[in-house]
Amino acid sequence: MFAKVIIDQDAKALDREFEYSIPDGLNVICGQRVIVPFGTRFLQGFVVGISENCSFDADKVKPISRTVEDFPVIKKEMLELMFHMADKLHLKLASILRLFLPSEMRTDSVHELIVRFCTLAENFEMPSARAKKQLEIVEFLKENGKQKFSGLSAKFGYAPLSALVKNGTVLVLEEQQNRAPVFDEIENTERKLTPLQQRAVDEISENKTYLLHGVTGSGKTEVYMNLIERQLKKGKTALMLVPEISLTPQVLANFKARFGDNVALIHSGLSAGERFDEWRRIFLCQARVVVGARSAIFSPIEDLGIIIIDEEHEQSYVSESNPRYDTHEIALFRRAYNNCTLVFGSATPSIESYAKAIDGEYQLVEMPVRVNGMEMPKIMVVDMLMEMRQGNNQIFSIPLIYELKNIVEQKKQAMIFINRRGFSSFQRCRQCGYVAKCTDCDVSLVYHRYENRLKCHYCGKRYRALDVCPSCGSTDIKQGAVGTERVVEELKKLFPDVRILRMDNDTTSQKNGHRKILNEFRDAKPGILVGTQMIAKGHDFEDVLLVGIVDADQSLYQSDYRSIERTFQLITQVAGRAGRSSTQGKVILQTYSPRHYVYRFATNYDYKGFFKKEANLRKVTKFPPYARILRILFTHEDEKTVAQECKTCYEKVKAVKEKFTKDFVYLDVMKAPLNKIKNKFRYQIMMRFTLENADEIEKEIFDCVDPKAKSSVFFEVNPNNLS
DNA sequence: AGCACGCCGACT
DNA sequence: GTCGGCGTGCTC
Repeated sequence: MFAKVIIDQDAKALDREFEYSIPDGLNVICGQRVIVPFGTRFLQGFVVGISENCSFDADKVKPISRTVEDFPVIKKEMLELMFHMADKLHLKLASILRLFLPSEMRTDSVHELIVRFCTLAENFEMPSARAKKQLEIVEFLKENGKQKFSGLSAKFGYAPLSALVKNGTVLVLEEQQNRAPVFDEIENTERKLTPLQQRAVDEISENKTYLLHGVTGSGKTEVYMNLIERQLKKGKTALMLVPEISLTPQVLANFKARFGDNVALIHSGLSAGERFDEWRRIFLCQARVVVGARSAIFSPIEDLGIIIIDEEHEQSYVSESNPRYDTHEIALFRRAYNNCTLVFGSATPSIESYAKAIDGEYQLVEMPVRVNGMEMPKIMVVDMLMEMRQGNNQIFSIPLIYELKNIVEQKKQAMIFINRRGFSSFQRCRQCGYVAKCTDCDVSLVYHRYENRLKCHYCGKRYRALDVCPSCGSTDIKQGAVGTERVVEELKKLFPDVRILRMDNDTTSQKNGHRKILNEFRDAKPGILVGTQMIAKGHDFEDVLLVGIVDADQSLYQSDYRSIERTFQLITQVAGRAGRSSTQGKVILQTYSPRHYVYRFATNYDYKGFFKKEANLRKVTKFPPYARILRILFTHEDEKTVAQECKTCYEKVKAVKEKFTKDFVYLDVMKAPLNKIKNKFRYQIMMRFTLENADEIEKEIFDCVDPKAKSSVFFEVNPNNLS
């Protein structure tokens, strides 16, 4: 018998199956991890197929050395998912498999499960005095004894070492390292539903895909819990995903309280060991409910009865680095495989999902009113151009300051939303226009006043702040658009006695940073919480009666096609923080384009109206979901190499365009908007085509990339972010 | 990704 | 003869 094996190495050249013979007496099944001889080394691999015969040269086939565990770590469903993802997303097989396992199961040490050691032979001859390196090696071995082969060859060079091995001075011995994880032996907070919630639960009754559109505060979580319970009663399991930032301790505690030991939680706060333990509980079917962030979609859970994706529109469901994938797609695959129910839930569904619901591809379930019957907070739009004309050049408008004063007097709370961390977006010299940029990335640096540093938000590199322009020597340096730090500073000037807290990536990076800030805010009355997106999620504070959106346009001016949709979602989300109790809250929204339709719909909480307008616009201009955008990104340290390889690919893509000329809306090659990140140059091919032949076109485009290209190549379908 | 192998130039 | 550097090609 023979096995098809995928070598666990993330290299383009190894991204295929290798065939091995299965030695007699060794029981090997699909999905098992094995150790195989590969070239001169022994590597870990995954068995993805077993067959009677072998398509490779019979005398060149090597036998599998051994298995790592005696059961398959990759279950059948996940194997199929791997092939599906490789085919659809053009990802490397090994990198997909790595998504399915906790990192403990593939630490660095796994590479060398069989390690070669070197020792001196008993009666060896000293190398000639000329062979300096060889002498060094012998000396080193004399003094330090047994050494790893790889270590020695790295230290002294491969050539002299292999010379010594050849003439018998140095002996090589192989030792097996065993680090297979040890597996254990296999072995309520209910609330009454409102009629509206009950109706939603009743409607979601089949093995189909649903879009649950429920306004903020409509009690979707309770619906989810009921749906999960129903599946558990049927003996099935459940998988529920929430965005990473809403995986707060309270949310987790709720699930624990309701489902007890049945729940496995997977989130970034877990230590490596904890994560592994949770994974194992799921694998062994000891946990029947999985709650987690994006990556939990790959949990090895069996008998799935329902998959729930809450806040379906969240960007964080799309992985934007390394193996790029969209959780929606994976969920759809698993739904089909398990023939189970899938629920996408949101107060502001993505245009894509809502369009599918309208088309009948998803079943639409609506929850149009809040549980407590409260109205949504009033949103007041403030025209910042007007403010300027009236002589107010401050960050805050007169109405916002007025409302803040009210809050302070009443000893209540406010949240100020500004989606940019740091102090200001950049520093620019007024004399010559110089803007500080990162040396490794093609982006301008952000000024952080607290540290008095310039920081690159892409690679994290720090620089000294500018007081003198390095280009012309002028000291006239201008601050760019405001960030959280700046807002806090201005607020402190206005309200010196009020507790003002800041919550963003910089203040929450330490352990429990989130909780500390939120706890502190809870007791701060009056108090103001300034923050980025983070403050928009999930935490309900009764006394927050005012939300200020400092610069609503910010997300609007990003050049990708989803920016308007994102702005709508953000406003609705942030507004939902105000007036969670009996008093109706207020929202002040500052903008330079008050007439933009997004604000008209958002202030009326008119999702359907917004959808119609936005969907129509995309239909007319041929953008997703009514067309497909495909971007091929090339990256490499050497700019000439990337540019060349990208160009070559582009020529081939042009040929495809000729073939499908009526489908293509757009095609071009260019430097990526961020030409350099972490010292790697970036070039891209962008194209847009209609849906009719989209899958076929995509297949042909995949073949345009030379598999031998040195650059790393990434395919992105309908990318969120075009940097 | 590693690693073997081969070729070249430098130094002895 | 010895060593280091680097490019190329292969791994079932």
